[in-house]
Amino acid sequence: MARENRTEYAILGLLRVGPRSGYDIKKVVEEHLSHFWHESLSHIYPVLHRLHDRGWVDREEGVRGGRQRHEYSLTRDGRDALEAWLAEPPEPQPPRNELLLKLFLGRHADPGDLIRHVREYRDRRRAELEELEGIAARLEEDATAAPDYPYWRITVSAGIRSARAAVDWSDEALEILGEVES
Amino acid sequence: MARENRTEYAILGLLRVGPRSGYDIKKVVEEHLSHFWHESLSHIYPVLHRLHDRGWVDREEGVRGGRQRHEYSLTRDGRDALEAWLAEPPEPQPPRNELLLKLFLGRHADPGDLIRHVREYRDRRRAELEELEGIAARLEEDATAAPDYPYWRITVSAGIRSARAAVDWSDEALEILGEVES
DNA sequence: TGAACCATGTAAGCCGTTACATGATTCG
DNA sequence: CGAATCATGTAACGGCTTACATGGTTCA
Repeated sequence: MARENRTEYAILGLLRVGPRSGYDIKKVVEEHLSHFWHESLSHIYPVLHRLHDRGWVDREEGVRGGRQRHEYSLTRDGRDALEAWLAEPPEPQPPRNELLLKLFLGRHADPGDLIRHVREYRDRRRAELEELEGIAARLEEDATAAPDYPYWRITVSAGIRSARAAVDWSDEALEILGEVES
Repeated sequence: MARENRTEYAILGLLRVGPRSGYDIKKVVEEHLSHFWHESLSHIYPVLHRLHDRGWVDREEGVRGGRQRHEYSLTRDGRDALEAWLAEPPEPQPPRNELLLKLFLGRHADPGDLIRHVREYRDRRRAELEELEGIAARLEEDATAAPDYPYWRITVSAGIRSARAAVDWSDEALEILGEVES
């Protein structure tokens, strides 16, 4: 089952909650899944068409505020496909970490550049960490009763732990690189 | 500078150390970069040809043990290109974590399946952690004097911290999922 | 002698991105 | 009135994977 289109299942998953337009899907991904998932709008539309052709989603053409708007909803087949996918173990993604590659080849680079790369990375991950901690706090405050709560908590925790490890590692790397430079 | 071929620079980087064949490159990636990088052999060959056409590598056709063998080495231009790439900040990869997506949609999945997914993941990351700790120990033992030592140490540490965080998170997730199930 | 490894490649094709194209509405 | 947002798409194409193809060598 390699080489499958993960966008299809991400879309199916979001439609599982309720009917949405392509534009909506993009916004949900950005607002709620952004720390572990990404979709580009131009890819969502053709996938939605394909899903429709396959009978996994229904399409309702409509208008909202004078603008055209196509709302998609899961069909029975779509729900089955989603559930089958959920039951399958996710296949591990082959890693490709550009920062680590550059660091691995660090001897042939300018130490100052490497330090800059790591600092940028650390700042990004630190910002992410703070954002996630805010999300976690809000989740604890007003969503503990939601049926999705345990699942959301798990994904937020993954982000927090990953970001924290990244920040700590960056500090260590910066220390080592500082010694190299001097 | 988006949409660039990272395989090109990975190859350039490995050739920086010394001349190698495509097959060699694949083996080096597997043996030394596997916890943060991946290349497939079928992709290496055409990229090598392209690099050759561009004048970034030289190609020496030869034979080793009766088998044909093409050895590539960096040209001056290739070295310059590599160094320019190393100086550029790595662009952050848009995240796509399938396991987290499935967990996020966990309410619509079978809890037992999710537990199995996380366990598999944890086992994989735990094995990785142990392997990396072994590598770290060996590095400390017999490579502290190598010029590459600080850089290798940094990348190994990244792997260890990431794997450790992943294992810890998995345990937490398993606990939460256990409560959900019962 | 057959499996594992060494060694190089081509072809097909999917996934996803970037760039391009269009047009309405809202709001400062 | 212009920028931001809502809203939907197509075209081109690059990156990488999978499958396929070939053939020599080593070693149990």
